[in-house]
Amino acid sequence: MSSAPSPIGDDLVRVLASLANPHRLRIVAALARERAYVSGLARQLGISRALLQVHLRKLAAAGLVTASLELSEDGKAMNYYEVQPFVLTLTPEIIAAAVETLTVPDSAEQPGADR
Amino acid sequence: MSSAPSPIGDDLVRVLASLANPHRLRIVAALARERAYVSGLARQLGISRALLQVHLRKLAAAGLVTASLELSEDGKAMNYYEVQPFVLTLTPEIIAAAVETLTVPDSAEQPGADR
DNA sequence: CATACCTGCTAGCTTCTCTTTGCATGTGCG
DNA sequence: CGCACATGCAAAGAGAAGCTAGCAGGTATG
Repeated sequence: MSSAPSPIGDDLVRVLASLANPHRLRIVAALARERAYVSGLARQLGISRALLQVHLRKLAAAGLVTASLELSEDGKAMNYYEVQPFVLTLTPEIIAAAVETLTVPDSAEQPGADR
Repeated sequence: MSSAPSPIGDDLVRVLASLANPHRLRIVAALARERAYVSGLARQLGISRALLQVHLRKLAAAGLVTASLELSEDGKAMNYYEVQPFVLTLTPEIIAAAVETLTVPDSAEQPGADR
């Protein structure tokens, strides 16, 4: 998979929203150094597992992290997360281009239906 | 100045949060084409003035837009907004670096910045 | 078999964000 | 002078997001 070509409208909002949070920023930072499993990462970051789960899910929904369930040597099920390498560049012009593909929050959402 | 070299922790969160919203993305996009005054921009975007004000304030707080009060020919006070040209590049590594400068949300520490 | 790890989920509270509505102010024009 | 247009701010409700606490299940080790 490529490194985030240019997220279209809604995707951009989702990515930005997923990053606009101190905890999730820390999570990305931690995973950038090395992949980690949920419980270990929670301890490392000093937050609860439940909270970490929520944030991880949001990051995963934005496609920034991925999970892979693995079995440790001693039979424990470990869910390892890792960052998806990405390069996101934003300028007013790039944003202007992305906005063109924003879907309207109302009923119908046809790709390119207004203007 | 202020082409956002590499926003430190909290600034990054603020910038990301300010961009993580469809309305504000549209605002940036509109201002990227040309500067505009509040009422005119509100009509152009099809949103209420009050709502636009709030979003503009958030963008301004993040340093992405600036306002300049001007007097029109017919004496009306017009508040013109324009985007601040910026280039924001994000990668997991850059985020990891920014996280180092994140302030802890502990008890009191920010001088009068609480809502 | 109790303890210690690992995983996941949800109910419920709290807090923040978004949005509307309304008020207040100022200037120019018919 | 009232209408049209410009500015601003604040209260208040709805909704989304954040967080905690608790439950349930799995496998290994003492």
